[in-house]
Amino acid sequence: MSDASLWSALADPHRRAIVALLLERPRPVGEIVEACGLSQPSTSKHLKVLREAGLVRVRQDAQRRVYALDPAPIAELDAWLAPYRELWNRSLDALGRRLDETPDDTSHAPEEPTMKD
Amino acid sequence: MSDASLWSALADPHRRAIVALLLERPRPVGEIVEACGLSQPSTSKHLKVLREAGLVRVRQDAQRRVYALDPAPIAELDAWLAPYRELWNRSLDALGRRLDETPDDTSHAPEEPTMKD
DNA sequence: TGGTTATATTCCTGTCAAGGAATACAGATC
DNA sequence: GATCTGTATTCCTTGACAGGAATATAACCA
Repeated sequence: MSDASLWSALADPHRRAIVALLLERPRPVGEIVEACGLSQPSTSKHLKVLREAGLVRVRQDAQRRVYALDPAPIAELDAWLAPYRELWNRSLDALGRRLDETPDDTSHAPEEPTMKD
Repeated sequence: MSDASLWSALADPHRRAIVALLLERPRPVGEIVEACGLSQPSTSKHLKVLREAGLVRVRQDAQRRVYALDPAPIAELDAWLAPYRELWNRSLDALGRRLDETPDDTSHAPEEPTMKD
């Protein structure tokens, strides 16, 4: 469910920048506005998207709202990534010749040739 | 900046489905069309996006074009993820237990090729 | 209460991406 | 060359999203 919003939330470079800022430490909106060079409304809208994706959470501090990273969805991403990481490790193994078309890498791929049509 | 195109390429659920299909094995376009339930032109357009993001590569086989996953950009994603994974581990440590949510038993499988988000 | 600060929301507009239909293109076979 | 298959591309329409300006809301303070 949150998967779709998670990916699309992180698809925006500004939002990734915000997430990177929050990786260092939690920050109030004003600080994010200043650091990103976005307008305050725009920043608030991005923060809303990140909130709805579960990537950040808010703590109210007087009039300020301090945003902090919530790493749980990141773990989701990580889990999604896992099978691909394996493939990547295998292909690192089989490295040596990776020009754009090398049909002989099937000797290292465990399950390629079942391509009957 | 293949980074931007990488994220936006994966932001689309159909394209993630295609990528998941190609994780199993390389496939010609027709097979992807059938598996995803998209039209052929739409599928070709998605494949173009994935190609331009470096996520897939093509091998020509007679009239068919066989697409295969290229795991290198995935490694880029993984690198981006690394600092957050650290944060996640730290918070796991400090947390102990905050699992009132559904346990993510599907967390090790990539998305089903059937588009569900 | 009124004013000030900090943030969120609404309205509007331009841009961009997705999907469908039709078409173009490439390779194979005859 | 004619034609068939498989795939890519173009054109068009529609919907989603980003950003700016103005405004609303909430918390604090005098």
